[in-house]
Amino acid sequence: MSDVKLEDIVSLAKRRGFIYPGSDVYGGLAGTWDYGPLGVALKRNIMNLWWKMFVDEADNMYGVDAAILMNQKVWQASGHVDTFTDPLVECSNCHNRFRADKLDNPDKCPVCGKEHTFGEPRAFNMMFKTYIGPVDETKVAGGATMISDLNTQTGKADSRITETNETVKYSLSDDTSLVYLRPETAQGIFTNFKNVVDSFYPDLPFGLAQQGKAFRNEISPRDFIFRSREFEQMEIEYFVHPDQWETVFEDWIKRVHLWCDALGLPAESVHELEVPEADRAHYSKRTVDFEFDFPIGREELLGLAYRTDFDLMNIQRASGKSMEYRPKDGSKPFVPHVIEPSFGVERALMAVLSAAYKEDEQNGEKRIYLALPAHLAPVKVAVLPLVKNKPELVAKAREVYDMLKKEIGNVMWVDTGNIGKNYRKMDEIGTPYCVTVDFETLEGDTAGTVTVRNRDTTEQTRVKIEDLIESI
RNA sequence: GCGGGUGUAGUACAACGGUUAGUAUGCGAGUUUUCCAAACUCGAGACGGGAGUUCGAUUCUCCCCACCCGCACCA
Repeated sequence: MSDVKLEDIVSLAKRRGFIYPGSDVYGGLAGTWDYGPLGVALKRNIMNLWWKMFVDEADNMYGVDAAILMNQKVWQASGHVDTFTDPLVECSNCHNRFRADKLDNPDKCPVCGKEHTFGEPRAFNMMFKTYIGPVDETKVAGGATMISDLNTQTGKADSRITETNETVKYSLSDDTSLVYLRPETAQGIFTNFKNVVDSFYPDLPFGLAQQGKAFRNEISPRDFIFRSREFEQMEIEYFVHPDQWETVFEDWIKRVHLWCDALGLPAESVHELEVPEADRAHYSKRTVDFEFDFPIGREELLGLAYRTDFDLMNIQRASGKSMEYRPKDGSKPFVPHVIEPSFGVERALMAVLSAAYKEDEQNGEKRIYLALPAHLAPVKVAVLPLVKNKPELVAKAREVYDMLKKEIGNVMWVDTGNIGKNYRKMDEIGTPYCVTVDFETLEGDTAGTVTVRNRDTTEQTRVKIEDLIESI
């Protein structure tokens, strides 16, 4: 358990422009979070680092980017539709849940035997729905409530309008169909397996990587960005010969640890959890969860699962198309098996913030700083004039700023308040280096030098302007 | 979804059935300032929404909305 309090991180995130509650001006929307200037920079740095490590610098790894809206058949084949569209009622006495349409006596609980303990039936489906095609709006006008269900026979959305207590049945236009926002990005990779193999001919083993949004209608999103209704995943499906999976799995465990190191997460805060069979998805023969000591406790940071050929076989069955891979050496074709490392962007971000959040004392006052790895920091260098009412000093600082901005990019100009205040401000957003232009920069033996302040130690060193880039 | 709690400025708090809703901090501008949240001046900024009671509601009542905490859920 981390000794950082989540509320401190939430407060800092909002105060300094990292992360805000979604739809904040209207009172919020549970389960959604918006990213401000610094948050988006940090998040992108994390995502770019991931892409660099797992795609650009890795062998046999390629990217894909599938659409968020996908054919319903994807979710029927994957099992998401069947498992999660049932109308369920819950017994208020024993809390068991039942299919409302399968009960012999709709007023009596078959487990505890109590009567009239059921609430309204609810569809326990975590997928968000929307429509493709025209919906006849005149039919739903007048404040009526439209309830739509998936008709798995026709693949169309059957809808009915409820007005007062009457139910009116009607059909949507023929080219209207219900679609889901993807609840995971993985299926977007599996559905493109055949396309990639046919058009790109990668050698097996190879991996397909994807980053993108996924949506789950969580009953109760909690714990800041840890569990939200809209979130971003970074997933890899690594395709292997079935005989290879065990060694490849072990290899991926090592690669995941390298990733955690690159995020600056202390090794002692990252834990492998061998998921026992009873808790694994039915298709998985091995799953290792990587947990992190978050402020909310030890929770899952990312998962590594051996999914066998479950997904490709489902697609093969549902689409009628072969998912076999034909080795170039002419050996026997086979449907590859899959190792899936699955990363949550927000969880990585929350882990990074938790690990980086530090407090210490400066002159008897509390100092808060984010000890972010320099390659993740939203602002890498800040340039500050020591005082702002000496034009020649400000002009020189501006010169240094322009030079660094051109070379490094994420450089910030800071000249409000006084120098100490600005250092504290930069500490809070995790800027690793502050470059200060002072009077010694302008004249004497020290002309052409500036001070570089280290965020973590607050120590300063004096360096020549031309050596600045190498020293940070 | 159930139970409980809470909604006043970016944040943390205050007050009040009745003039212009106050304080701190933060924020912006300026003066000043030769290295770690100094000082001074000025400025912007809030009663979640809707009904009701009342001469009058930010305050009381009800409804809605949102958030928080527990439980449950988490393929």
